Amino acid sequence: MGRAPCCDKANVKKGPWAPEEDAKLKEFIEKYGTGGNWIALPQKAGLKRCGKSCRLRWLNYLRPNIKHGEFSDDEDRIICSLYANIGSRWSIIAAQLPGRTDNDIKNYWNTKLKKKLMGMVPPLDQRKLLTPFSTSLLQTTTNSSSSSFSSTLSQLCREYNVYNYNSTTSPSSTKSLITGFDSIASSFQPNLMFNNNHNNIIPFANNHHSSYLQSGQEGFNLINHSMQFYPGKDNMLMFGGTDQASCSSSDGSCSQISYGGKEIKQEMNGGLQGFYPSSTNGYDHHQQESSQKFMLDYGNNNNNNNNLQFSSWGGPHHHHQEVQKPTSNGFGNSNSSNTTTSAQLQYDLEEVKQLISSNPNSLLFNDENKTHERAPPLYYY
DNA sequence: AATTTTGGCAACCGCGACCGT
DNA sequence: CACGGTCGCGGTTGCCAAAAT
Repeated sequence: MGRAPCCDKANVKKGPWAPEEDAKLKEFIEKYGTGGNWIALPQKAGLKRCGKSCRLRWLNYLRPNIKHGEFSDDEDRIICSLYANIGSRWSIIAAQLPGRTDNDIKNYWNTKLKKKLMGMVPPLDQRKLLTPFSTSLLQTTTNSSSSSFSSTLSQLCREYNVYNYNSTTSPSSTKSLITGFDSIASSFQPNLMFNNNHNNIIPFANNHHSSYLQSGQEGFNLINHSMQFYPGKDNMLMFGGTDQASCSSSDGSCSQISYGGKEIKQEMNGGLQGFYPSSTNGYDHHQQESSQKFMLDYGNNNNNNNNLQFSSWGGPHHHHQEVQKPTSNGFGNSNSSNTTTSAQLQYDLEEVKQLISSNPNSLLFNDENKTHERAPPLYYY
């Protein structure tokens, strides 16, 4: 026995909505609301439509403050970040972009953004010119079939130093690129780090926790200075202009995924020693040539604020938490970043390679890992 | 200019999760 | 706890317009 239809299929209209239908639906909902029952709504509103169709029309088109038209670079960034972290969970992604609907974002991704990103993957012969960081990763990626987009995206992200941290292991070495994350990892696994010079948010997500690291003036950057593509400023992945306002959730306009802010604070306080502050904004093209070192950078530091600012949303109010930047870099070097203009520190290639290759499998860049659980509850502020 | 192909987008559909009884 | 109704998500379809041939 099949499932009972949600409405009388024979007597409902399908296809594009007429302006009169739109007006009817809009008027009804503005007057009476949805009543929490979409199935019954069309009849009450005098519409020969399925309740689901009404719901969709309202959510995707008629409800107030729907944003149509071009997506901004910041929106691109957020979509890419989240897609890389959580896959095609469009409703969650949409929740981070006020005025955008999941359908909109899904269509945008499928028709434009995906292609845009694909176009950024350098040709194979050029990839060989990339850093050892990249090439070491490519050893695990180029030989395998890249038939699915997710693997291509995964590769793309790797090449652009979009850093997928998938560690459940304890730090093997203090000279670890990911030392700073190791103590965070158990509850808090950053899977992607985009340039964060412009108050962008950096999403973090794993199966258990989702939150955002948000920068003020400060932020993380993981920079590969030998990257030969899109080297604007110190962006890892550029989407054009950089001056637009980003979707900063601190203005309350965005909904946020809320989990475990306390945990983040505790863990972050103890776990940042692997990161290096830098007040430089520079992209050192000369370093492209050597291609043997890697750098972590706190980003576009035009001030001497030596704190990283984290925002977490663990309850009805969100809290900004400030975490001290490390004063030691964990590599045996002292860090005098407070006043320097450039405290870029470099990492031994082999160590990086080792670390990366010990983590060959990306958890969340792979659609196969997508859970079919319903999205976690979102808290709107 | 006519036809075909492609791209973009709105809408549909099926299914799993949620919720009330 | 079980069940049925409803919601919401994400994949897919289909239409239309623009671009290409």
